[in-house]
Amino acid sequence: MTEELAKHKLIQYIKERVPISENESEVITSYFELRHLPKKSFFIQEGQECIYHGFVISGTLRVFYSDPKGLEHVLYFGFADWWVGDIASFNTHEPTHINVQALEDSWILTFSKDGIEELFLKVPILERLFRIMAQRTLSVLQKRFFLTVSANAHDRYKELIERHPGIEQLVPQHQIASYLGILPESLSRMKKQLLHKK
Amino acid sequence: MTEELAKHKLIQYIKERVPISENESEVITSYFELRHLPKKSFFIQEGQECIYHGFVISGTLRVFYSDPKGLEHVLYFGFADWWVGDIASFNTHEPTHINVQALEDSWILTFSKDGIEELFLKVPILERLFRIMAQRTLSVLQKRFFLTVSANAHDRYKELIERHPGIEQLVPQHQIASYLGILPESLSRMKKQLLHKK
DNA sequence: TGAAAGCATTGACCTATGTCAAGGAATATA
DNA sequence: TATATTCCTTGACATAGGTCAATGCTTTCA
Repeated sequence: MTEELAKHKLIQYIKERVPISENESEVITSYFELRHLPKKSFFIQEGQECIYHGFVISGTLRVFYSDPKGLEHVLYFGFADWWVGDIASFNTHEPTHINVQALEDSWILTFSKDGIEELFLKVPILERLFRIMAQRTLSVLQKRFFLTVSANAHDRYKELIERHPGIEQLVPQHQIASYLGILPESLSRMKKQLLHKK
Repeated sequence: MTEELAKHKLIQYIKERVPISENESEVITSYFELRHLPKKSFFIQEGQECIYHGFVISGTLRVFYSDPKGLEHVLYFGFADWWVGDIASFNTHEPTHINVQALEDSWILTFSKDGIEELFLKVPILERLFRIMAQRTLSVLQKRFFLTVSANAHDRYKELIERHPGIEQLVPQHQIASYLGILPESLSRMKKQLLHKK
């Protein structure tokens, strides 16, 4: 992975969403830094102040929360073209409660809190991009929330598989259980039941 | 409630968040309309395309989702200074899945999809306001999600009461149960247990 | 290549919360 | 003020998913 290729991917992503000039592209990329995340390494860890945000170029990350009992709850998996970070901590400067970890060797482009504020002044249309992104993310999370409170684990599993075919090849099963909000034992039993029903 | 007072409240709200000129205030308020919602009436109903958004001036609303079994799940209660609407449907033009209903006589200021897009061009700093609002909402929903998946109904109830003292005087108990993701029977039993433990 | 660590599966049992049904209290409406 | 709704409580029972423990299968890495 080269810096140049990564930045090209970022600009592609942005150009599909808001119009920017060649000059603005230059300015934008100057605020991003390429970072390699070896498998199992953390981009963000709970307890830290989260002053960086990342745009996934390649690889797979998991974004999760460790509850007081020590159980981990996956909020989402980050693949190419996704953003990872904690907006809450990013804005309030308080320590974050989430973790972002690479499930395999990954590459991300990062920007800092101070950087993006400066960049918003230089390229104001990014304010629009980030509004739209936040609103999209909000819609997605709202849907996830409603599914979590209204459907059982069985149906949530089917929904995930349909929405994301092939995810079982990318992510270990206990991480999928964590995403679904159940224990690995329960997922294992569920899959057995599904086989018998067919 | 007068139109003038309502619009004054809106401008106050905005001025606490981003700088705007007197002239911009005028422009902004011209895009909003005051609307009275009698108790039990709906501002938004599932199945409709959701082209309006509302800013609550007074009263109490509930924002909820009806699942396929017919159970209702409250996403949040809207009090003064809150926004109500469905960003997903607002953006995609698809029919919304949520409902917004007045729990008591309420007043809201509404704006339309087309209106806000025009307004963003005239007062670009609103783009920033809406980005910040969307990001805040996202943080709040993320926290609610993690609480829902990691704490039992008992602890979720205590968290709600602490975060929102007096809510039990404002909202009927079965609505609170719906917010917590349990049935009214379960909440009733829980409260009995809490009394015995003291 | 072989030990260690991590992962998936299975079993027996447990618990929080749902389900269904009934009666009583509170609130709204005529 | 009477009556109809809606809301709250309680009971008996059901069930999805959690808990704990054991076993074998992979993957990792020295």
